[in-house]
Amino acid sequence: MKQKPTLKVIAKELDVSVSTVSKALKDSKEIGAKTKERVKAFAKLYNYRPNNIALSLKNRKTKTIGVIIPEIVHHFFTTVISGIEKYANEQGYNVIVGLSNESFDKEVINLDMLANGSIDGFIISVAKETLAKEDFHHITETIDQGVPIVMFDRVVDEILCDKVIVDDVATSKKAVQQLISNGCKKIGIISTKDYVSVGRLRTRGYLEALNHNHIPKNDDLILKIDDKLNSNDNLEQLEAQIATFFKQNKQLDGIFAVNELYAITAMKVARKNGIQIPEQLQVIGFTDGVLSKHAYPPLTTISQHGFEMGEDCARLLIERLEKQDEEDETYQTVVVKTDLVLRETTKSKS
Amino acid sequence: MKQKPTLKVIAKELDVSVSTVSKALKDSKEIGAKTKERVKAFAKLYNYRPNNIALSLKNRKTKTIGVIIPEIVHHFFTTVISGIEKYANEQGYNVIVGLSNESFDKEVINLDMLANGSIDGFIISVAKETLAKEDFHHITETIDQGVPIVMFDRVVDEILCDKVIVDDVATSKKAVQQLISNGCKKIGIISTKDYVSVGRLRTRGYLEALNHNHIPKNDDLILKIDDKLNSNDNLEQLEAQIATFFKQNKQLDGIFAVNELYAITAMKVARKNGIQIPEQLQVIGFTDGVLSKHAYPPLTTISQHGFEMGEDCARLLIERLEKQDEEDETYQTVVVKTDLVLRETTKSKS
DNA sequence: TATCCACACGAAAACGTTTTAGTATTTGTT
DNA sequence: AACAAATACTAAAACGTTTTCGTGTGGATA
Repeated sequence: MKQKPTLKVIAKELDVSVSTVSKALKDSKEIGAKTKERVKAFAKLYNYRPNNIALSLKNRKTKTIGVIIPEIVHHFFTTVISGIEKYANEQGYNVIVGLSNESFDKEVINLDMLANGSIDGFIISVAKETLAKEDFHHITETIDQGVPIVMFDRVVDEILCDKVIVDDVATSKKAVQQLISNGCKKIGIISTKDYVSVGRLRTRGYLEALNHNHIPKNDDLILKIDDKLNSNDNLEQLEAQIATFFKQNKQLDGIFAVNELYAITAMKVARKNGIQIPEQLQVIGFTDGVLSKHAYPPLTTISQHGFEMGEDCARLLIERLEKQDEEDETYQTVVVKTDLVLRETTKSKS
Repeated sequence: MKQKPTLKVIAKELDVSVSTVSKALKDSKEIGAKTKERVKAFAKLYNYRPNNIALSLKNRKTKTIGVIIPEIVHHFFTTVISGIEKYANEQGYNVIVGLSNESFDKEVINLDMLANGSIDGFIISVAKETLAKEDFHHITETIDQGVPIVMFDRVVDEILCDKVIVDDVATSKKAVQQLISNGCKKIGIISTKDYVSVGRLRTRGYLEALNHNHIPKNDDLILKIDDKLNSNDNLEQLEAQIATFFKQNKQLDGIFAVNELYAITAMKVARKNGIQIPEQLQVIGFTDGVLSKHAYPPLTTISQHGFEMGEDCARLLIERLEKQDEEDETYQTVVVKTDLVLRETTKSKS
């Protein structure tokens, strides 16, 4: 293991000054041709790479962005990360990820660990526990300190920053409308507790669709799953809740689930009850992931285009970073479009 | 947006020297009690956080580790990342991720972007294209420059470094033995091309199991999928290859697939052909992910314990980093245990 | 009163860069 | 030949820390 060469050692070795080396390497016209050649040759030989940390310190920017998400073993979030990575890398940025595991404390710690010069800005999807507590001081403080934040998916309205979301209400309305158009008379929704913004909004969309079709609201048909945990840590509990939901609501012929896992689990319960999909029960899930695609039968879903969301997040953040001097306090909210991906858990319109 | 306070501004504000402030904040006994109090109060008031970049430069270590994987939209890899994150965070390290997208060039670029002082060490799973090219100069050069690397899952034997793997051969043998014990007579394997180490090794385990049971090798029963791409970019092609494989091998009653996706796709093809699982065909997949768990019927798989693999990777790397002065050139290969998770695509032994 | 030591603090170097502001030396101009 | 200007380079500061080595003050001791 040889020591990594620095400007200083190159300078000493070639008996010139550090500044000469620096300038030679960037082809400054201040430096003579033969010196340039000597320096470049030497640098190439010893595979000199400018130390990024020193550059970060000097420039007061690190060219890395911090992404904080509730969990990473989750198709939607990884898709978003892919989009972030792609755009960020194209712009010469690195991505550092922190996981909150849906925990408020870990979210705070993660923010703390990075908001000390390590990163230039954050992209964040808020933990469920944080949403439930409604304590956002760590986020606002970070913004106040001059570190820009972009929120996606799970956003909080009160905080002023750039946001990337889907139109949850309209999209959900569209999905439920599809069920209605397909002949469903008794449609249930499997949602989250209301503190999760997306769950709340998707429930609203469900209700709007019913209302628009003059179907009376029935609270029994609204199941709000209580899980503050990771998606996979309480599967049996989830299944049990859905099973009792089915038991209490015979004759269900349509299910709208606010995420893929709920939809898949609903299908599992239905199968155990001998209910035919889509003949007796049609199902639509929000979020189009691997589970939906490979489910049996393949699940009709709403695609959120996570990759594009990620790209948008990164674009918003980097644009703000690069013109940080201008200090405009106008924030954007990008609404990315959704698509209804018709597969085999819904009847094809005839 | 107020400016982040530095030692210098605190010093000026309190009319003491920078070193005094620094020492006061770390409770040095060199500093008088009332000065300490003044400094600490001021620091707390303005929420002073030491600049991490400056520390990194001074200490010549960044306390962050780079993880480079082929893709992130993939259950196994994200599970490993979770394990890495957990251990790393506990040790005060951050994790920065780079995606190679199975591309050699992107792998090189990613290594380059980070091996310039940005990170202290790498954890890497090699891209398929790199494995196919057998060009590992970027990896060896990085190691030569004194940046330690830990490889996992897709490792390359020729490179000396710490590694975390599963015993692919023995595990695969065990899985195939299970199929044989369950009464399978004609067992096919769906594997990858041989340049992917894990595919090669798992195929070897398959053959060893057959051999051990005096079942003659039949090359027709060995399907080596040719995909250099991401797992989800060529699904139809994958399905087509498996379909012809089924067509060419009637009477198959057992399938061992070297990953989850191949197994799931095989089940899909079987279903289209009206083959009952597990009655007519038993299936075991390598890698226990969400797909397997939520498949219908739930898939019998081999669990690789990705989370523990991640923890082991991080532990190996950080241990090496923390005693980097000692420079021991003895590398470890940790073999993490696997489990056969019996679900419903295999007959329960009676 | 002279010496010593503890105490409380400051100066400066170092980490590896970039950049501004010089400074010699050579070249060109009249 | 004298001076201006171009050329080729160097010195030093700066980014924000930590840490080593001083240093000046005061009180205690002899």
